[in-house]
Amino acid sequence: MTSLSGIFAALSDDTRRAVLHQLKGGEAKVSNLASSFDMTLTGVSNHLQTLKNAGLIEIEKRGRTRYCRLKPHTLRLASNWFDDYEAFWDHQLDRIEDALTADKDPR
Amino acid sequence: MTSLSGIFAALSDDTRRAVLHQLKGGEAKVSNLASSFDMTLTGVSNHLQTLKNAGLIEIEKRGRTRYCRLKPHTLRLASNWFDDYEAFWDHQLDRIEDALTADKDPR
DNA sequence: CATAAAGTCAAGTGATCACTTCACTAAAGG
DNA sequence: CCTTTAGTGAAGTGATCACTTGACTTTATG
Repeated sequence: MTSLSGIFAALSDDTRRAVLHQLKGGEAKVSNLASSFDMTLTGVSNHLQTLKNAGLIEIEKRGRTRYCRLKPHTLRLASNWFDDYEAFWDHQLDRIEDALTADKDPR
Repeated sequence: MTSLSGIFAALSDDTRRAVLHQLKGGEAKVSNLASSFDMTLTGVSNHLQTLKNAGLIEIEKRGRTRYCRLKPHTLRLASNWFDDYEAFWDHQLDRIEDALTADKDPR
């Protein structure tokens, strides 16, 4: 389940975005991540499963601890969705510029 | 309610992303958008309210019809959230290169 | 071996979601 | 004025969500 809908749904939660933010600093233990939040370990674990299902992180077990790591590829995939719109908003700016130009020099 | 969470939540639905896609072609009537989906007009109207609350579109009433338009600024806001991670995923590529080099010449 | 540490799993709860139907308002057109 | 068109509002339903507690599994440590 690495659909766009799944990715955006995973990103639509403050806790989960905060986890991703923390993982920018490198891999982290589940319990370590959990200590940042006012929530049970189980609660955080649920969020991590959501992120994993969305393909945004991977969880590796070493000994009795789990280490979480970002999967940048999926982030990129989501980010790419906006590319089409970038073109659009540049267009908008152009039109605003055109309008300003037209106002300044209306002949 | 133009929070990142609200924006991503709004984007986490196929129907709503399809609406945004259609609006890239310019403004459109509610009923016009609705005709594309196998759903009641009320259903589509709900989705449009969600997009509006997220700040992703605006709805203007002219006569008895409503016209929907993209709000590129909000799209951009969401897009910008990924910028931090772009730096990270470039970094990852570097580390992979480093690892490859290390493997080749490990002494 | 006994205990602690790291975490998941299962089940339950209240909230929110997507979608529907039915009733309603507001603007045009005959 | 009467009807149609365009759409929203309210209420209800089944599904999913965020979070909890309590029991369980696995690995390390005294």
